[in-house]
Amino acid sequence: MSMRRQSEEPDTAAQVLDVAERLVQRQGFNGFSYADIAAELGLTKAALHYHFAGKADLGEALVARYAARFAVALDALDGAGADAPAKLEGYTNLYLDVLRNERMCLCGMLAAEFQTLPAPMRTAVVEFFDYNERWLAGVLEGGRDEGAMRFQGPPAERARMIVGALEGAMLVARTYGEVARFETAAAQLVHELVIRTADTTST
Amino acid sequence: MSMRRQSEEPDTAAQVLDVAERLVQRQGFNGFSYADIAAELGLTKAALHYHFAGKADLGEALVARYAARFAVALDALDGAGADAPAKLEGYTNLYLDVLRNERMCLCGMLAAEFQTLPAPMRTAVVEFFDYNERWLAGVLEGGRDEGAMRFQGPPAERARMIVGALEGAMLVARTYGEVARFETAAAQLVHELVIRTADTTST
DNA sequence: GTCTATAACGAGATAGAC
DNA sequence: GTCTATCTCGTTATAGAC
Repeated sequence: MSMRRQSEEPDTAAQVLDVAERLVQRQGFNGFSYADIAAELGLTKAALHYHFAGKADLGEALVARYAARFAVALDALDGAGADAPAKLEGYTNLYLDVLRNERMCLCGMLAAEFQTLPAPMRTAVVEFFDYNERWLAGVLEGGRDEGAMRFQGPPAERARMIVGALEGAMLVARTYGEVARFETAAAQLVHELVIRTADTTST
Repeated sequence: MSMRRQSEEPDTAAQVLDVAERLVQRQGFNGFSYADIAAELGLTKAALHYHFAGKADLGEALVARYAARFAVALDALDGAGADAPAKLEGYTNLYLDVLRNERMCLCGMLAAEFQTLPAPMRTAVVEFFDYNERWLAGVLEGGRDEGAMRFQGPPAERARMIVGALEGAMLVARTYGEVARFETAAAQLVHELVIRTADTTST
């Protein structure tokens, strides 16, 4: 059921989200306009308002889709049957992929603009961080139990520190246009708590 | 020479910078307008343009003053004759003071909006990070030499990671309105490399 | 130094035709 | 779904009086 069209599906709403997402991640929610999206897609502003009544609605949809995609990626890491250190590295690679596209984490960007965001967007941003921290805390706890990781304090606090550190590393690395800045920072955060055995990891 | 007025000095330019600084740190450079500042100071927008011809000029002055103030604070930490761990703690306290005022680091905020900033502001923001990283790298190197700190890799890389981590911790903590989130993150970053002896530090 | 007045533009948004 | 046309408001900025 419903496997229409082999190709060329317009799906304007999704295209709008794609363009808007990139604009927010690069310039911020207050740094782009409906006119920017319309121009890029060859539409009018009015057409955008058909799909997303207001900028606030667009923003909500943006965070929801981003969070959902992140959740899928984290599930994939869980499902791969990898050990805790591999999951942690996979997690940092999610951030790395974003940065390689010359973007900031969507929710990291929105965190900066937090005070100017409509309430529903604020809620969604906080939930994104909550979700990430919970997932990562689980990984850290598992890693500690497996004897593959060592760190002081509760897993939840360590998870919070790491999430914040990765967001900040992206933020600063982007101003230099140097992905390597993020990579060395992430490597330090990982190596700080992963117990190195024979060390089969790639450099 | 020039010690006029015991009190009540208008010094409008400085007042404008004060208000603008707070607005940028809370709402971003793209999140406030001349009208906001004018309203708060009981002036007109035109009066602001007399002191700062355009928003770009205001932005440059903002970063310059902020960086200068930070430089003074770091000099003070150096001059106090404290050891490396104390300097590091003093450094994290600079960030903590900002966060307690419900603000983001000015340059961390501008880093998020980097792509939309005029070139002179971009340059100044990068220089702020350069300066911070150099100073902190010096502290870390000194701490290692003193035998008070232990960490892997070059001090410069460690310094970069810490600066980014503190910026990110502020960014996220602010969305929760929980200063404690920053404090526990900063404590982890410090404890990770400070060699604890008798441990005279306060909790 | 600060004001009034206004220009010039871009933003988010809506009505109604196609 | 997308368009044209329009509205209203906010934004940066300037000219010129006081």
